[in-house]
Amino acid sequence: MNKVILHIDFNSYFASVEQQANPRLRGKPIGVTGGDRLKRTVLGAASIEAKKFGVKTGMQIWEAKKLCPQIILVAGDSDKYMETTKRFLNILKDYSPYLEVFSIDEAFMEIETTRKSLDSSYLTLLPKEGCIVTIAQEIKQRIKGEIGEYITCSIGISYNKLMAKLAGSLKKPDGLVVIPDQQTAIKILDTIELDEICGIGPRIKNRLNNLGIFNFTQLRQVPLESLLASFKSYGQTLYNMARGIDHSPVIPFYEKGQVKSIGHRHTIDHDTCDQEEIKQLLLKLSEMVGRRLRAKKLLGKTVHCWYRQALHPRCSFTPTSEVGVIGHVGFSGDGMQTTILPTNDGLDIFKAAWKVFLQIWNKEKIRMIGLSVSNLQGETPQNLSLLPETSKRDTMLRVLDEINDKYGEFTLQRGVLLTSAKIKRKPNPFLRSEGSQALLI
DNA sequence: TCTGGGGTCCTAGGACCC
DNA sequence: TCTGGGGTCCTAGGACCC
Repeated sequence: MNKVILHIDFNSYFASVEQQANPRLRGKPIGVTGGDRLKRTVLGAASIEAKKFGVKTGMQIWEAKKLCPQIILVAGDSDKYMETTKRFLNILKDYSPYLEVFSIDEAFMEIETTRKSLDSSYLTLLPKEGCIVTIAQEIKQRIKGEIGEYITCSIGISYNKLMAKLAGSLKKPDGLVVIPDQQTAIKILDTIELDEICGIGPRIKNRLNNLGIFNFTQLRQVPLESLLASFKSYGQTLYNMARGIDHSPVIPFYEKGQVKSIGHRHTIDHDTCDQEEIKQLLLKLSEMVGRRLRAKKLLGKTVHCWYRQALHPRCSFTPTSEVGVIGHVGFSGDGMQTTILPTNDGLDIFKAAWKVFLQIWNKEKIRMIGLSVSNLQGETPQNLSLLPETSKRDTMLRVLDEINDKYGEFTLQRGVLLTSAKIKRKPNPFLRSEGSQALLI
C-alpha cells in the first residue's frame, strides 16, 4: 500500500461563507473584519472580488479602503464559520478516516492506493474505485452542492504533506494541482520563492538570504552540516524542504491530543497607561479563558501574560524596553509566565496574570494585552476540592456557565467587570438591552 | 493613518531531587 | 573528603502557521 496526501484549502473562506449566507454580498468586494471595531484591526478575509483590487487578508482596514473604496465590510461570525467547517469535514470523512484538521479552513487527508507511485497518469487506483483526481473533483463538487456554490476550495495532491500543501497553493481559487513525484517537486520548488513553502517565514528567509541563499536551487547546494551549524535541528528540515522531502504524518482528528494552551489577547483602540482600565481588560480576558477551560473540563497551571507597548509616533530610535519582538516585527513589549495551582477559575487566572503584569510593566502606555494558560490537565476527582468554599465556588461557576451558554457570554458576570472596557462579544438575541446583569461575587 | 487574534513547536539554561 | 549523572519541572525566548 502506498499513500497519497490531499490538502484541501478553502478560498477566501470567511468571505465566501458570508457571500453564501447573504446573496446581496455575492459578486461584490467584501472584507470580513474582527467585529464592529474598525480601528487598529485587520481584515480576516477578503472576497475574490476584493482581491482583484489588491486587498489581502491581514491588511488594515484603511489600507483596504484606499485600494478599494467600495469594499463592503462585514463583521465576522466565528460560529458560522465553525458550522461550515464541520459540514465540509463531514464530507471529507466519507473519503478517508485519515483526516487531519489543520485549521478552520484547511485539512489534510491520506488515502491509500494500490499503486506504488502517483504515476504520470495520476489515475492511481484506490482499493475500491476511481482515481485520486476523480475523487478530488467529486469532493469539490460535493462541497459546492452540499454547502454552497460560493464555497470553493483548492486541492493539492502529492506524496507528502509539504508538497500537497504547496500543490494546493499553486492554483487559487478552485484549483486542483498534483505534484506526483520528487522530480516534479524539485522542478516546482525551483520556480518559487523561499517563503512560499510552509515553514519558511520572514525570519528564516532573512537568515537564508544573509547566507547568500535566495532560492531552493541554492539551498539544495548547501551541505547539511552547514545548515545544521546555522539552524540547529531546523537545518535538517530546510535540507529536506529543498528536496521535497517531508516525513510528517497525517494525524487524524481523533488522535490529536488535547489543546496545549488557551488564551486571549486584545488590542485596545487607544493607547493607555490607565491601570484600572488595563486591570478590567485583563480580568475580562481571564474570565473568557476560564470559561473556555471549564467548557473543556480542563485545568491549567501556567499563566503567561504579555503586552505590547504603544508605538512611538515617527519613532526613529529603538524603544528602550525592547525585550524581544512579539508577533509582528517592529513591536516591542514584554511577557512573563508564572505557575499556580491548577485552576479554571477566571479570578485565579486573573490574579496570577495581574501579578505578572505588574512585574513587567513600567507604567508606559500600552496598546495590547494578552494572557494564555498552558500546562493543561483534565479535571479529576482529586482536583475537585472538598472544601466547602471551593465547592460553593464550583457550583457558582457552573451556574454562571450554564446561563452564559444559553444567553451569551457575559450575560452574567462578576460585579467588578461591569465598568470594563468593551470587548467584542456575541450579540445576545435574548436580551434587548446591552446592559449585563451583574452577579456580585 | 501605523499591524488582530488564535494557536503550535523547539531550544536552552537553571533549580531541584534522588 | 565538596561532587556524578539522570530526570523533571520551570521559565525565557524564538519561530512558525492560519
